[in-house]
Amino acid sequence: MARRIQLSSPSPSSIEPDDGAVDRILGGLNKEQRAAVTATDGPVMIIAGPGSGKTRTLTHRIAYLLATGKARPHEIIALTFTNKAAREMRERVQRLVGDRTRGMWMGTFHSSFARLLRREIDALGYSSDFSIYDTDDSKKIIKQQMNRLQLNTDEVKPRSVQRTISSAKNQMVGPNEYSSMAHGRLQEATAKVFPAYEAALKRANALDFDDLLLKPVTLFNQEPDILERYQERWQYVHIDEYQDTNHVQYVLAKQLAGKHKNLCVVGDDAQSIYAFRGADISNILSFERDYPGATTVRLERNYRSTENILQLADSIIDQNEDQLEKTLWTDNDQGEKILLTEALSEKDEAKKVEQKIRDLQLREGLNYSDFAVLYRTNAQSRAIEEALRRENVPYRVIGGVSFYQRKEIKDVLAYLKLLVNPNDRASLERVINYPTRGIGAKTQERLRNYAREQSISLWQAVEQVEQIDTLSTRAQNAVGKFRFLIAKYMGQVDTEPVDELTRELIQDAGVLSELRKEHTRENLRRWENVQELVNGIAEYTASSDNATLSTFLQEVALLTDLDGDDDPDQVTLMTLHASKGLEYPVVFVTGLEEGLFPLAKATQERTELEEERRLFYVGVTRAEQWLFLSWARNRYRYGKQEHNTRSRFLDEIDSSVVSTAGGGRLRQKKNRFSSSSSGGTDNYDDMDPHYYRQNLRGNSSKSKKRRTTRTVSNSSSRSSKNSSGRRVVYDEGEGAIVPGVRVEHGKFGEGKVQSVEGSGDRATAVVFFGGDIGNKKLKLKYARLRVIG
DNA sequence: CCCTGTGTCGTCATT
DNA sequence: CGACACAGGG
Repeated sequence: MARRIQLSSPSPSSIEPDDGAVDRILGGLNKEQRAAVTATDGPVMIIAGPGSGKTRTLTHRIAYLLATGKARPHEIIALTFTNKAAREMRERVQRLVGDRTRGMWMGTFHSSFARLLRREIDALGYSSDFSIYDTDDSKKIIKQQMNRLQLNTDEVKPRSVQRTISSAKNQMVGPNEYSSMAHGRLQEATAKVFPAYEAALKRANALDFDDLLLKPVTLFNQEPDILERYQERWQYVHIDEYQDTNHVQYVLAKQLAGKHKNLCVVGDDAQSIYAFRGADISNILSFERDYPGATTVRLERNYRSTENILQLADSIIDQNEDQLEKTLWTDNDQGEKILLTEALSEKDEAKKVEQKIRDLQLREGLNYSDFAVLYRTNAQSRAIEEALRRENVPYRVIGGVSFYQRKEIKDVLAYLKLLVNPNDRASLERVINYPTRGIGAKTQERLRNYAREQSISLWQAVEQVEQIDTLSTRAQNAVGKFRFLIAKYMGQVDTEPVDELTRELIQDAGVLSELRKEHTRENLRRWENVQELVNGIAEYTASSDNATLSTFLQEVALLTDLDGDDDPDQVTLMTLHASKGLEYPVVFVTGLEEGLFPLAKATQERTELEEERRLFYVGVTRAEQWLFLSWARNRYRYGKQEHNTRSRFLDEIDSSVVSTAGGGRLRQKKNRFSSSSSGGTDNYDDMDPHYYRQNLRGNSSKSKKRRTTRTVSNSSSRSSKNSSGRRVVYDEGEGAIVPGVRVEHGKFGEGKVQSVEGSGDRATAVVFFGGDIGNKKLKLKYARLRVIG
């Protein structure tokens, strides 16, 4: 993970042109691409279809600036949307101009501006050690604030409020402005929470994802000097995937390029698939109006796909009303027809995909890494994974639950965040009783109350726990021990090497022993993940002198996954969204069913349906040689079997380039979903989850009860197997409770002690009772066991 | 105070 | 199905 974290180093002083490199850079480009690369004065917009060398053009432009000496590395900033795109772009530029790239800023919007804030945020009254809150942290804070404001979290869900606040921030609507225009239950609740949420973040010295973009705008507005410094510094601003910028990003671009106007953006309106998170397609549609005198270059030649694939893609996007004029063409071969497969179930679909992969791999001599399987939702990966695993086809899944979102990783990171930023309340609450150390919900509530009454932070309340008289001595002691633990390592943050500090801390805090307590596969994996994190920290801190724990935590908050081994021979599984910008010789687009793709929710509004369609377009244009489409008649969703009809998209496509698995041609229904209102209702009931829930509610509870009875005995017998712990004597006066002795219990009768764990109040014993009771885990403090022999 | 079992609920895509 | 909240017993 450390590899991708780049820190600035001084640019080389020499900016002599490198003519050889310039030739190399312009050499492989077509006329249009070359025009885009060399138009270095003034705003440029590159409108480009899929497979047209979009990113290539951008990287060559940057390399061109460097090679000609028009710009020094630190005068360039390039912004992308994913870490992967940034990394690839940097590698490509490096390949072209070598270490002339040092000092160049190239990264995602979020990480670039987090980095900027680290340097400048004290002007806004934050400290540079700010924590970055992810969506879960934000949700937690919002929920707390809602409780405080006595808003009913059943009526209005914290998650909805969080989304609403987030989109307000993305449109640069502040709490005040928001409350004046709020109407409806959700918006009114949001209006109340919004200011409280902002205040809570401020108190915690924390920024959420949206703040990472919003605060720089505020900063630039508030401190024109700072803005001018950066405008001066970055002579050249580049933005990839411009169609996905939201309003804040748009404003930031405008601010940064405000002086030199050397803004170069690349985008394809037909690939805009992030409107749901505030991407504003009008940013690209109105570029020429916003930047008068802009050079617009259209890249319409496709180098990637076969004629057939392109024709199919064309027939998809033609259905959309909103789009810029653009005609894609290619010189590539016609290629094979696109194969459409109808499957009985998602298992059947997965099997057919797997068979096709092995078949093609053998017949065409392809590598596994030449294949990509795409789907609409992450949950769909499961069936595919199972099928591939069964036949030992190597694969990797992109996205899903990423490394940094794993609980065990977030726990360790929370400890570290707390050390750096003790005001970070979300992190404090996360770890204060993990692993359990006797600071339960009640104690925490009392701490919170005290903090509020005294207007101090929660950590300060922890620091002065002895003064909190609502707490029992026992609770005070527990909190005191925790305070000692944290304070000890806080003192070492600046002196001790970070990886060693982390290792000692998680040992000391009991995180490691917590993970090793039960030897399950899951725990072993968690333990390994934590070790991996520590390794990552070591690697990171070794990479540079400026790499502190604080910067590590900020960088890591913005990464979604480990930087995997780049190119092992594996099939790639990912969502359609994640596939943007990538290409593969063979692509499967799966799950083409009404209700799934397009999603049922997206079929009401034309704009949403068009976004789904663009997503389909993105998917099929990833393919170079072979493209497979499939759908399944039956599919498990929400734990229930669902019957589906095939996607309307399949009725829209150009059937002349499609063949079906049976060998026949694709028979399409025209105008299945006419634009008139109640078009699709006849099979709507089939796919609406609420319909199911209502109908199934009747007998579900009964069957569940029966199932749980069995679970009880299962789980207690499992715990007996695992409790091979140390033998701890618990003296109840009448005799020691140790493994082997016979005891009597008020309810369960006579039994035999199997094992004992823990000590003092926390001691527990596993006792085997006769009959159908079996093993029971008993807390000695409550169970009042009497030793009888 | 902590754990376990039981019931509920929602589900998309990302930094 | 799986994540989560909550109640109640240990």
